[in-house]
Amino acid sequence: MSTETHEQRREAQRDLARRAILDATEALLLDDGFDAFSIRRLVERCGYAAPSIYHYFGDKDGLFDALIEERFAKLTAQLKRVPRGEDPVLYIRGLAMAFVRFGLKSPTHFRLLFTPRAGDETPPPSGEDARQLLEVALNALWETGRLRFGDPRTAGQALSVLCQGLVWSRIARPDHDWSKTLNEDSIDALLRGLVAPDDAAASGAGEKV
Amino acid sequence: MSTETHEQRREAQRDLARRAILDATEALLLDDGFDAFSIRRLVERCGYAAPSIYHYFGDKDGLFDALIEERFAKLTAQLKRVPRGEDPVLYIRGLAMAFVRFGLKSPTHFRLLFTPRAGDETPPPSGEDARQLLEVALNALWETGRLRFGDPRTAGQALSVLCQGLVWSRIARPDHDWSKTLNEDSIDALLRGLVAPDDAAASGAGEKV
DNA sequence: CTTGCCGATGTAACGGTGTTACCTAACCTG
DNA sequence: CAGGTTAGGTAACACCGTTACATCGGCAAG
Repeated sequence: MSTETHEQRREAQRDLARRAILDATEALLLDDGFDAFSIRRLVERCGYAAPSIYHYFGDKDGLFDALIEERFAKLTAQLKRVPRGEDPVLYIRGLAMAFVRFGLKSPTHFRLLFTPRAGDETPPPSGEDARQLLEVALNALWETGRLRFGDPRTAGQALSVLCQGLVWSRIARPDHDWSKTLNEDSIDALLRGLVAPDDAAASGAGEKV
Repeated sequence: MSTETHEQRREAQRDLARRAILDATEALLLDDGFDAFSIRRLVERCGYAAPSIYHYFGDKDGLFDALIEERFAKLTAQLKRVPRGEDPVLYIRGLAMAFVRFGLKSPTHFRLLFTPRAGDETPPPSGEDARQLLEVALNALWETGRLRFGDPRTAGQALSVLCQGLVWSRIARPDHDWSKTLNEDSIDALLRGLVAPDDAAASGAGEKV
């Protein structure tokens, strides 16, 4: 009994330390940018010594993974706040725009989430939730029969690829003279190409190839 | 006179050293990947000592920049080999596909060319040639009046953004279960959305709003 | 109460990185 | 032949991620 409360207390302490380290990581990342980050500067900032960080996160990548997990959760939350509405196309458009907004608002986070991991295997973090959101939206659209593809998965990948491209390109060349309407226009164009116009919906509604 | 030939000889020597270093850089990059690259391993491999590299290229970034310049030239050459044909839409499609093929064939190079530069200013290398190729193609399309946008620049950016997204996404998640037809399908979809169908060409041909 | 264990933390080091201060040797120019 | 410019090497600096090792703390069992 006293055992358990003690275990709990220790766990609380653990979480506290992890939180402090993660917060310092995030702050340092946002203040000085992705490339300026280093464990040693983190150590200076968070008060803990280096081995503590390795104790809790095992690795620099492990540390980043923990942060990535949190940020992906935030992204998913942000996407879930997009109103579903009636028109699945508009909903999908909303999701795409929200994703791009997220990426452009904090490029540092975006880079953290979407840079190719080095040589290590750990395939995806839990960014799957966000992806799944888009997937169900496209399945809904598919149900209406207005999708011009054999499968909604391809359409979803096309859209998410475009969105990632939008963010990446702007991060890579922030000073380029980007079209002001690029986000809306490109997403709308792709959607126009993916989705049959409304009046054609009825004709294609049943025949799933 | 003997002066000049000597200057030439020295320059030749210079170029020889630069070539050797650049070749070793490229080989090391291709053999061991982007993340495993280091000046010291390059030094081991190319025979020259570290200061020589700094003498010739000033910087690790300078070294990469020199390589980038060359690879961009190669990319542009590859794009120029795309047959122009009669239909500007098909030509543009060909350009896009060629770009994606280039990126997927050697992800290491693609990463070298398109990763966001660190904090340094040097905005773009000479990747402009490739971009310009797409630009003129879209201007040609614009001339036909089939473009659905106010300006061809936006359309070009949309397309290049999609292509970069295609490559980036696959590099970032090579093991993901990507749709086999994603490249063609997404490019075609975007083009469908950008371009009015052929029969509508005449009606919009003159009014460049 | 003592002994022992285990987890949290710190000190100091190891090997690797980009970079540079300094020296040397070669070469053309005067 | 003297002198400056240049290519090249040796050795160091400062930083990086990481880890052996020591220390201290608190709880459990004896």
